Amino acid sequence: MSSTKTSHVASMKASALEAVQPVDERQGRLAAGQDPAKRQQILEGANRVFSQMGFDAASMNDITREAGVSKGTIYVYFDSKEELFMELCNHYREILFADIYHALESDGDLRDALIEFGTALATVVTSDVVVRAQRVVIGVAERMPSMSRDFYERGPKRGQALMRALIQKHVDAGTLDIEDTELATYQLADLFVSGMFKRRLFGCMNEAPSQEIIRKTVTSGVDVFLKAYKR
Amino acid sequence: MSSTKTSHVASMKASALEAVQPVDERQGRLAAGQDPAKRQQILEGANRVFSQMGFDAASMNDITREAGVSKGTIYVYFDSKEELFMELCNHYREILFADIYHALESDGDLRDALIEFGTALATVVTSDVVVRAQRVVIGVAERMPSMSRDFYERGPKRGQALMRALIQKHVDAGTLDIEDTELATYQLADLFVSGMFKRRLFGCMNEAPSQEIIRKTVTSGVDVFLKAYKR
Amino acid sequence: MSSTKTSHVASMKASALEAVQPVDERQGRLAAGQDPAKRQQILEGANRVFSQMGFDAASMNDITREAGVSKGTIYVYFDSKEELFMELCNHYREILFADIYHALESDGDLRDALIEFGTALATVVTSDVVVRAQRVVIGVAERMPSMSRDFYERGPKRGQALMRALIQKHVDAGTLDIEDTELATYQLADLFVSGMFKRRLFGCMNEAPSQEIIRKTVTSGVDVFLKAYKR
Amino acid sequence: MSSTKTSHVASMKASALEAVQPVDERQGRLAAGQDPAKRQQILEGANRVFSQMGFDAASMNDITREAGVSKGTIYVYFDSKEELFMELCNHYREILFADIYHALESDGDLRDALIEFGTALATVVTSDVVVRAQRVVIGVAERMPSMSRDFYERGPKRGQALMRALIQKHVDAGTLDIEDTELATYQLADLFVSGMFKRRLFGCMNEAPSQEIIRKTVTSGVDVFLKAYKR
DNA sequence: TATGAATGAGCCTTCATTCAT
DNA sequence: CATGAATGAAGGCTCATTCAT
Repeated sequence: MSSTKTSHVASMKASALEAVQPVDERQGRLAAGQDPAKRQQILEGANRVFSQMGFDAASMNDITREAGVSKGTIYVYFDSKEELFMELCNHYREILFADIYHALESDGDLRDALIEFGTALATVVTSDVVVRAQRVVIGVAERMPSMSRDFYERGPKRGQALMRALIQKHVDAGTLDIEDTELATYQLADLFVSGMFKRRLFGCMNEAPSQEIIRKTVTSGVDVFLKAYKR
Repeated sequence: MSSTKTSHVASMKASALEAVQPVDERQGRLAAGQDPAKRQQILEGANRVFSQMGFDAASMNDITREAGVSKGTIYVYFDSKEELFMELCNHYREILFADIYHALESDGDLRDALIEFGTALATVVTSDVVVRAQRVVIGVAERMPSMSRDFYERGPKRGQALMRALIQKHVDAGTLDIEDTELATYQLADLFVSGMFKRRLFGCMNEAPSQEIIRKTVTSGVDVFLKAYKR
Repeated sequence: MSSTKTSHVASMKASALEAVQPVDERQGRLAAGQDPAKRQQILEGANRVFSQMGFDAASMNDITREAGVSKGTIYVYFDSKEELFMELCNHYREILFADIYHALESDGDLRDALIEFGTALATVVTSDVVVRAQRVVIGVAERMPSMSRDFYERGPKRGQALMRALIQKHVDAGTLDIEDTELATYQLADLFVSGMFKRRLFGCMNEAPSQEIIRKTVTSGVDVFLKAYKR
Repeated sequence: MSSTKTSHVASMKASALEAVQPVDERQGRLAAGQDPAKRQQILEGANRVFSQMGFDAASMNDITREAGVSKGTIYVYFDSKEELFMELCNHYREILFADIYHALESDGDLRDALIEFGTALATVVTSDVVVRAQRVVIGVAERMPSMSRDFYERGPKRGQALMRALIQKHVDAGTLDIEDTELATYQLADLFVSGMFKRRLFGCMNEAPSQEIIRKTVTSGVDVFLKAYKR
C-alpha cells in the first residue's frame, strides 16, 4: 500500500510535468514566452541543475545545456536566474504537495488515517528531489527570505492545517485530549519524520529511506502521539 | 531558570570568544597566522558575511571589509575560502554545543533533566547564529557533503548520543519501556523543537523563540515522550 | 634579391595570416570559438603582448586590450593563458618555417643551394618576430620544458634534418668528406647565423640584420664549411 | 687537462663566492646594507630561486626562505626585485667568465690554445648554472634590454675580444688568412658550441654535455676553422 | 522569435613592498 | 638594524546578461 502511495505520487508528478496545457494551437507560432511546453522544458532542466548544484553554483549555461534551450529563450520566459528559481519552486511545490492531502479525508480509523497521511508526507519530504529543493531554498533563505517562507507556507504548512483540522475534530468529539492543538500538530508532523528529516537535510542519510523504514517511523510516531493524547 | 540558562550559554560564548586575547604578551609580535585575536576577528567577520549571504554568494572581499583585515592577512590564517568556512563551523560548533551537555548529568528527576537539557538544546538550535550556520551548511550539502555531515555529526548527533545513553539507562532500570531507543531518542529530540526548527530554518519565524515558548514546547514534548514511554 | 627574399618571407607570412579570413560566409554566424578571423585577431594581440612582456609578465587583460576582444571571448577560443601561448607558438612556427625548406630541393650547385637555404633560414631566425618568440620560449623553458623543446624540435630541428639529408647525399656521392654528419650539420647551421643569433637574442643587435649582412655571413659560413669538408 | 680546467673554474667560483671581503671589522655592527656576507647570502638564495623559476615566477618569499634572510633585510640591500636580479647577473658574470681567458695567453701551438680555450668556454656556457642564467636574462630581454645586453657584452663578448686579438696576431703573422676577423671570431665561437648551445637553451639537452663531448665538439670546430683559414 | 557569441564585472588568490615592532 | 605581518593591486578565470543575427 505504501508503495502504491509512492508510485501514485511519482506518477502524479510525471503526469503533471507532461500536462502541457493545450494552448493556442490556432496558428503555429506562440507569442514570446508563451509556449508552456518550452517553459516546462526550461523548468525541468533548471530543476536538475539547481538540485545538483544549489542556487549559486548552478550556472545559466548548465541550465541551457540541460534544458536544451538557448540562453536568450530562457530570458524570454524568466527575467533572471533568481526569478527562474522562484518559479521553479512554485511549480514543484504545487506538483509535489498538491495531492497528498486527500489521505486525510478518509472517514476510517484515526490511527490508520494518520499513518496513511504520515507515510505519504514522509515519503515526499524525504525524497531526493524534495530534499534537494529544501536544501536549495534553505541555503538561500537569508538573501531571499520570501522564497523559503513561501516554500514552507504553501507546502508543509498546508498539510499542517489539514492535520490540525482533523485533530481538532477529534478533540471536539472527545476522542483526543489536547489543549494546544497547534503545538500537538507540529509534534505529530515532526514525529512522522523523526530521525529522517535532519539527517537527510544534512546529508547523513544518503538515500531516501525505504518504505519500510518510513512506515515504521510513522507508525511509531503516531503511536507516541496517540498514547500521549488519546483520551 | 530558563533565562539563566540562556544567559549562561550566551555568556559562555562571549567568554569563549574573548578568552582568547590575553596571549603571549611576552614579546610584541606574534608569528604569522598565530595571533588569536586577529584570527577571531576574521572568524567574526566571516561569520557575519557567510550567515547573511551563504557560502557561494559571500565574497572574500566582503569578509575582508567586514573583518577589517586585508585580504592577504586572511590568507595567512586560512588557506582558502573553503577552509575558512570549515574552521568557522568548527569554531562555533565547539563554542555553542560544548557546554550544553552537562545538563544531562544531573542525578535528579528524569523529567526535570530532560526539560533542562531540551531547553538548553532548543535555545541553541533556534538561536539566530546557529540557524544561519545550519542554513549555510545545508545549502552547501550537495557540493560539499562532508562539511554538512561533519556539522551534524559533531554537533546535534553528539547530543543525541548522550540523550540515548540516559534513556537507555532508564530503560535498563525499568523506568522507561522502549523497544527502539534510537528512534525514541530521535523522537524526543524532534519534540524538543516541534514547530520551531523547520519554521526557523525556512524563515517563517523571524526571531529566535522566547524562552517562554521554548520552555513550553520542551515541556510539552517531554510530557508527550514520557506519556508514551513511561512504564 | 635579398630584399626580394625578405619580402618573399614577409609576404608569405602576411598572406598566411590573411588567407584565413574568407571562410564560411554561407551563413552569418559562426560557432563559438570557430571564427578564424577572431582567432587570428586574438593571436595577433597575444603575439604583440607576449613578445613585449614575456609569458609571465603578459597579462590576459593586456591581451584583451591589445586584441580588442573581451576576456570571455579569449577563453572561448583558448582554454588558458598557457594554451593560448602554445597555440601562438605553433601558429607562427607553421607560418614562419613552413616554406623555407624547398630552398634545399634545388638540384643545382651545392654551394648555391646551401647559401640560398641559409639565407632564408637566417632571415627568419633573426627576424624580430622570431627572436621575440624564441626569447619568450627560452625564458619559460625551466618551468614549461615541453613548450620550448617542442618549439625547437618542430622548428629549427626540422630544418636541421633536411640539411643533414642533403649533406649525407653529398658524402655518399663523395663530394664531401665528413665523418660525423650530425655534428657537421650543427656546425653549418651555426655558421649560417654566426655573430647574429646570440647578439639578437641578448638584444645586442637591435634590428634584424640587413639582407646584405645576412648574405655575407651565410656565404662566409658556407665557404668555411666547404673548405673544411669538401673533398 | 680539460677537467683540470673545469675544476679550476669551479674552484675559482667557489672561492670567489666565499671571498667575503674583510670589511670594517673594527666594531660588531655594520651599516645597513653594508655586510658583504649577508649580501652574498642573499645573492646565493636569489640565484637558486631565479635559476629554477625565472624572473617573474620567482617570488621574494621564495628568496627570503632560500636565503634565510628576512624580507626587510633584502630590501635594505637591494631596492627591488629587479635590482636584486641585475646585481645577481653582474655578480655571477664576474665570477664565471672572469678567469677563463688566460687560457689564451699560452704561447704554445695555436690549435692547442684554441682547443683549450674553447673547452673552458664551452664548459662554462653549457653548464647548468650558466644555461639557467642565460635563459632568465634572455626571457627578460624585451623588458629590461640593458640587462641582457650587459650580460652578453661583459660576458661572452669579452672572450670574443681576446680571441679576436689572438686571431689577428696570427693573421698579422701570416699564419692565418682571414679578411673579416670579426666574423671569423664569431664563427669560431659558435663552432665551439655547435649543436650544444641552442639545444641546451631550449631544453633539448637535459644535462650539461660531458667533457668528452665538449672536447670532441671543440676540436672538430677548431679543425674546421683552421682548415678554412690556415694559410 | 530564437539563438548563442560576446561582454565585463567580479570571483578567489598571490606577492612585491612597507613599516610597526 | 632586522624582522616578518600586513597590505592591496593585480593576476587568471567564470558567468549572468545582452543583442546582433
